[in-house]
Amino acid sequence: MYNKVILVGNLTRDVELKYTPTGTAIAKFGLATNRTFKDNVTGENKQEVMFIDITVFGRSAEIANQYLRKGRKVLIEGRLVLDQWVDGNGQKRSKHSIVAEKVQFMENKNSGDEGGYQQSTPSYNQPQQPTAQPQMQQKQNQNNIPSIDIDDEEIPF
Amino acid sequence: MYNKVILVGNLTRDVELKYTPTGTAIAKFGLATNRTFKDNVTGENKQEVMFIDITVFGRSAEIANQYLRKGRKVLIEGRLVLDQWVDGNGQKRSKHSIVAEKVQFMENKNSGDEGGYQQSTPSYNQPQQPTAQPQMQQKQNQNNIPSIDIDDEEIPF
Amino acid sequence: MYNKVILVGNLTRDVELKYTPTGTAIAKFGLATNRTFKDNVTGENKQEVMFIDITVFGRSAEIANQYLRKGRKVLIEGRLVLDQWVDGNGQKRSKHSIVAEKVQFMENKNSGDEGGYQQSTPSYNQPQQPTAQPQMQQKQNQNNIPSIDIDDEEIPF
Amino acid sequence: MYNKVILVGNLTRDVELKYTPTGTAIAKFGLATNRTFKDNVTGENKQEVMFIDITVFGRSAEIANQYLRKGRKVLIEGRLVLDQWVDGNGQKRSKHSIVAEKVQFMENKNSGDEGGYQQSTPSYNQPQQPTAQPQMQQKQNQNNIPSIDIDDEEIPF
DNA sequence: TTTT
DNA sequence: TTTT
Repeated sequence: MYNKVILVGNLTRDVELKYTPTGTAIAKFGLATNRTFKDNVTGENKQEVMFIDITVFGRSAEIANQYLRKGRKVLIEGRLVLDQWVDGNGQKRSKHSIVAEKVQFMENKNSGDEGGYQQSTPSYNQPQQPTAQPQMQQKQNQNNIPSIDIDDEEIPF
Repeated sequence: MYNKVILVGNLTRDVELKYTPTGTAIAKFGLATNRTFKDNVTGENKQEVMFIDITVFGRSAEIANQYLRKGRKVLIEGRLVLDQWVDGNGQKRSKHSIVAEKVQFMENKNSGDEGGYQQSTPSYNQPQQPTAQPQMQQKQNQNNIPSIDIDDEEIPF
Repeated sequence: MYNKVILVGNLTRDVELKYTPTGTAIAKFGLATNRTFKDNVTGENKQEVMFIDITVFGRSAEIANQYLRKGRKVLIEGRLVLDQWVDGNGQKRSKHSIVAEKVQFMENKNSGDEGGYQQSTPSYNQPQQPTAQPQMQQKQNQNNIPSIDIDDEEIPF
Repeated sequence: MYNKVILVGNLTRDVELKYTPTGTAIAKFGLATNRTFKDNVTGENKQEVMFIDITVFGRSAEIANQYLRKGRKVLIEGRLVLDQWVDGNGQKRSKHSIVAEKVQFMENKNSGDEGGYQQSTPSYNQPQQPTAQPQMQQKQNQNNIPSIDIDDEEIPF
């Protein structure tokens, strides 16, 4: 059964980083994704916002915590999850969120207020794989966008 | 801003079909998507379920209503939306759901109890597009899985 | 059978616009997508480029032609196709390309040489759909990224 | 830069398994994905086929080799790559293929000729992650479809 | 509220 | 080179 979500949006709050008792990092933040559309009756441009909470695990959580701030634009790839619990009044509650397997920073040059944000950092991309045929490599990446890929192995439960 | 969800799952209830005052069909149903994983501590196979509500508009809503039943397996492509409202006690409430732009029936031969489910129906696939080069077409599709693609134009608001 | 490709990349050449005898617009352009990765043996950052041709049909082809130029960054959603033909020497040839169903301009402010590129243009987003519950709409979109969605109905063959 | 391909299709040949000098498994096979559509002029149902080569690395390559056979239906998630080389006549050649990061077997009960194909094998799903709230786990997975997720760490170059 |  |  396949479960894939791909979102581009802006962080609605700074990353919160925690650790599990076993030492796994867990980063959480909010994301807002806007959809602009033309109202078919009035003809006006309208906007609809979708807010959702994102969770990232492991080393990627630490990288997210290091590089992301409220307002930043990211591409998120992950899966939809439904958390279910019983609240204080004995009521069943549930809430959808996303467990991100990939967080990719979208360039957003000099748009934030954090000044010293360094985009040309070491890359966190997937390790490469061999290719059967020679690959003529092109010029170097100018605007290096760090990308986080989850190494599931580091999640110990 | 990009917002894409792709899910394979089973309907948790029959399709409910309604019409807006302007005549647009709206189909709603529930979907359950399972994820199986091995617990890293206990080593057991576990399963986690994600339930979510799906909405389909237009002619596709009518096709979904015609072909889908509780238990059926489908692939859904659409976007995440967040519905927000104020409940009877003046509390802000919100809930995620999916607006499906594509509903593709996954073959599930002789798995249901509804017997007469007819899979070899007219195709509702996307109209084709020209291809620059000749395409030698193959033999006819044997197990025709109807696929629903939304024609946004028929949604009048 | 599902066939979905989602790419973010840069145009490698300007859009070429043609019309079929029946009047359907066809836009073609090239796309380059870079992947940066760390070489596991040498530890160097490397880059691998994937080039592919993109075809867009209908009104979206005209919009792409109007707004896109070589170098622009776009998000493409579509399907992989394989064109097969016989070349002048009677050899079978084939080539993969993408038929784009959605082309979304990624903001790339003052990065091109075309100066007057106007991003705050009318939106070409999908028509909206009704939502069951009231949606408190937020502030207007500041940096309106036009998004092209294909209306298959206008493709007459 | 994002590069994602999701395909459902059938293997066009058995898996070929090789090992690199450093011991990394590499599985290769062909995939065919069909699209059915109604010809807008003639009204006929037509079919268009897209063939593409798939490469899988690491332990997943071995699992693919163990469970997949020509004709089997799979869901593939990965990225498009372009291999470029110079042929024997000094001509530049290139070819697109897919490096699969996930291979998910689609049930295809009693459709093959290989009889003893065993679907209820140990699961190769992603390791689980903690969830913030208690998750009432459901009954065990009945028709366990093995899913392969790549552990990039095992790819040594 | 839940499917396989 | 091709699968259902």
